[in-house]
Amino acid sequence: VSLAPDPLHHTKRAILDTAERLFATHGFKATSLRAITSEAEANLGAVNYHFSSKDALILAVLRRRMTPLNQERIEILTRFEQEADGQPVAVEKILEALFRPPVELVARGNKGGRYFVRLIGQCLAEPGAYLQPLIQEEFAEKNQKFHAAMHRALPYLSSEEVHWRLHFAIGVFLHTIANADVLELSSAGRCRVTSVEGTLRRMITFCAAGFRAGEQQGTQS
Amino acid sequence: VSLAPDPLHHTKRAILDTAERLFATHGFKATSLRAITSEAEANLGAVNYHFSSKDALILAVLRRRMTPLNQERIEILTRFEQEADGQPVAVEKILEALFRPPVELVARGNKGGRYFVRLIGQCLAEPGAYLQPLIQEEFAEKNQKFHAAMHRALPYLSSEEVHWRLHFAIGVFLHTIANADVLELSSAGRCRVTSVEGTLRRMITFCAAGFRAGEQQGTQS
DNA sequence: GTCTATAGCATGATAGAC
DNA sequence: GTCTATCATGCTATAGAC
Repeated sequence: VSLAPDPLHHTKRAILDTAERLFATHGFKATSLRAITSEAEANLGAVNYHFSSKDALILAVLRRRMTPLNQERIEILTRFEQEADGQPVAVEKILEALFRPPVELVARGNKGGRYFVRLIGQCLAEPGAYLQPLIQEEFAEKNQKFHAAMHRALPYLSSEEVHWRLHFAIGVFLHTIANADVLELSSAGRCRVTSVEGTLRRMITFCAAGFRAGEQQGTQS
Repeated sequence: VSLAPDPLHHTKRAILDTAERLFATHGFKATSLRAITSEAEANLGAVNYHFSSKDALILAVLRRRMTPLNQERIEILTRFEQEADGQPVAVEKILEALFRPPVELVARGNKGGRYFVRLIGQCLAEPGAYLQPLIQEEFAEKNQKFHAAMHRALPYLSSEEVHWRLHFAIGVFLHTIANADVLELSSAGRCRVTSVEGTLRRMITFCAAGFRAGEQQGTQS
């Protein structure tokens, strides 16, 4: 996941980085422009010059990571589909294409990847909903492609059921990454989301089994 | 899930109800005391009289639902354990004890149950973290009991792995309930979280299979 | 492009009459 | 317990010097 290719102004980039971190750490409304600009060693006026309002700033923060992230997911899935050569892609592979980019973004840890995923969770939970439309728009293609792939892999599931289970899988992934500290606390420090491969394997194992459950649909009431 | 038994003052209760709704709808920091008191038809001073600060108000809002909800979960699990008469409780039953109280709270829909679950998601995602300790404290007993039950049901899983998968299951449940509208959007309105039993069955089927996955641990890289 | 200063407003909390 | 009035503070956004 590479960031925008433009040679971003130093201050503009610093503001984006700092805003990402502070938004994720303290919440959107709770983060003042003053806090951002002072930590970014920029001027208070700069944020209204480069972006034009606080609302536009958070959209910029989100878009910067979200777009390349979803592109990467789709690229991986497409590669798997080419390798499969007409056959359906295995459930595990589809899940890997879905999970790996964000997990690596978080684990790579350089700068604010970690903060970004927290932000996504916040955007869904926090309503404000200035950004809910953006999210929908930005995720539409990804959702459609992954639904199609999963439906092909599990043709005995109804389309609705695939939607439900994709929703479940997203829940697994979001809560695991965004609230990793809760896991660490409730396990008294014994479980940590440090290893990319370990975390991926655990999530994929869990979700793949979930997707394959009840092959003839609804055995238990 | 019954609320506090005290004959709550009318205004105090109205403030709690309204605050719950507004906090969940617009976020904590974004909701002003003025908005709460005006909608609750109470006085601005009342919130500082009954609770003593805005921070204390949100704690009160959370505690009011969280405590009875976790009690109910533990009661159901305990009942299942008595019925099992020494045998381990089935994975599906444990998950039902975990999921049913909040799902019913949401679906029952009278007043603010729906809002409450959104709040929980927000509390985890939103950091502020005045309430992260409260959450830990309030959930400690629940976490420990459900971990023990699940470990008994799936003795071939390591204790760590049980922690991970419980974390995954919570993710499924939280995202399903709190962000039900995302599911509705991405499925073009074909999936809705209306039926309690339907939602429960789907979540339990998915998670039970996830818990039972890879009985000898980690077959795939 | 960057910075300072400030306008204009909303907020949380309090003091004191009733 | 309830209400009004008010304080002090913090905020976003803008105008204008450099």
